[in-house]
Amino acid sequence: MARTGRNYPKGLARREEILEVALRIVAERGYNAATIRELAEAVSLSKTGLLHHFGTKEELFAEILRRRDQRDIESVQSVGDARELLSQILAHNADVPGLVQLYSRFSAEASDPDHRAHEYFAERYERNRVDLATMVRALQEEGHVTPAADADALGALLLAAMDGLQLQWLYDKSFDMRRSISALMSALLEPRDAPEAEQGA
Amino acid sequence: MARTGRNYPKGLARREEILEVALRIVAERGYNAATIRELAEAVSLSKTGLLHHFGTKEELFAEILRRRDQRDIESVQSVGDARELLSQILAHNADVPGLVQLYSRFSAEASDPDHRAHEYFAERYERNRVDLATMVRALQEEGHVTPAADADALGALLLAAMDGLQLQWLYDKSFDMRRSISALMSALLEPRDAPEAEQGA
DNA sequence: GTCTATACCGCGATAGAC
DNA sequence: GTCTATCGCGGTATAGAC
Repeated sequence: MARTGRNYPKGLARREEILEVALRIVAERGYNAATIRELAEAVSLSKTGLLHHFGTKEELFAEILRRRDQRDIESVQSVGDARELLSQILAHNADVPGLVQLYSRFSAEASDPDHRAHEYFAERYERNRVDLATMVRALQEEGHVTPAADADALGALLLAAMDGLQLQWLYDKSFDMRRSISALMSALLEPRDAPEAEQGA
Repeated sequence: MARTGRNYPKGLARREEILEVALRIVAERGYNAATIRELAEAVSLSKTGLLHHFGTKEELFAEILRRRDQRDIESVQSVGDARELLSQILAHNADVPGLVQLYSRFSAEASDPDHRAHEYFAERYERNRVDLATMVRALQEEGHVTPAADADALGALLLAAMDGLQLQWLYDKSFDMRRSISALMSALLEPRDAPEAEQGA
């Protein structure tokens, strides 16, 4: 049902418009305000008219998050320094509180095995854990992180820290997420490779 | 409205019964199934009959989480080793997936400033950050953690890691939360004080 | 104080007409 | 591809019985 019209110009344009408006509404009025009725009204459609394009509310939100991930992955390519990678993602996310709220709430809701987006997040977590563990291993091979460290466990920890810090930030926008992730990276990286370890960077 | 009858035996007994049943339903059938109608039926009350005791669904859940916090705080007193503290909390939580699910989803929902439990969580995060930072400072004074570390930033990080690891665990119950928190503690603690640092503990 | 009945609102989703 | 109509559900508010 969500597949309808993905190959027709009119339908594609509508989908883009809906995704854009949905994100704007979440950002401006919060996740709760982003109901099907509200979104439909904002793009001058009926409820069912909107559902025609995405099938369910969950698929619509999942599509928004998929695109964010895609953007993050692309931006990651341009970041050479592993130390700065997570910090830069947090910095970018701090500019789009609506997306952060959507991600945090949606990922918590979808922890229910019956949720339509459950598999999406389960796979996303698994994949990100592997990717981050790979990053830790690379740092180990380069001598920046002690070989004694458990790379897999630290990969999962980095992912957990990102999620947890963003949740705290949602409760207090003055909370400095980057400072905490920076303190963590300082602890992980060998002193000899990061002698002048500041937090604010 | 939620204050009613907190001093009368019958009302007190009902409140206890409701809290107990609510937790059981969340554990057995998930957060989504824990609706007012469902809970009321389980304790043989009408919807409004149940609401009489807690005023709103949010207050009921907040009360459950307040009690968990209280238990955690008390159990903390008996744990001397800071290294084992968070690991033990995770171990205990792994025995009550319903509570973890309730906490994760409820805390994400309440990130909305208009949510009834928003202030509760905002204060809880602030307090826990301070407490964990204090713990880090104590470790610094004892020489277990380098004085160069940012205690406040690490306090927030530890809290974030706890939340994030539990969310990942909700998606994959075979995920080892303690292994990640243990790897983090190994990185934070000076090698000379934790020479035989295993992960599985 | 404890509790029931009722009536209401907004939500997501579906069926079927156009 | 879009609409109207309708459904079931969760949460809330009020009146009033015991």
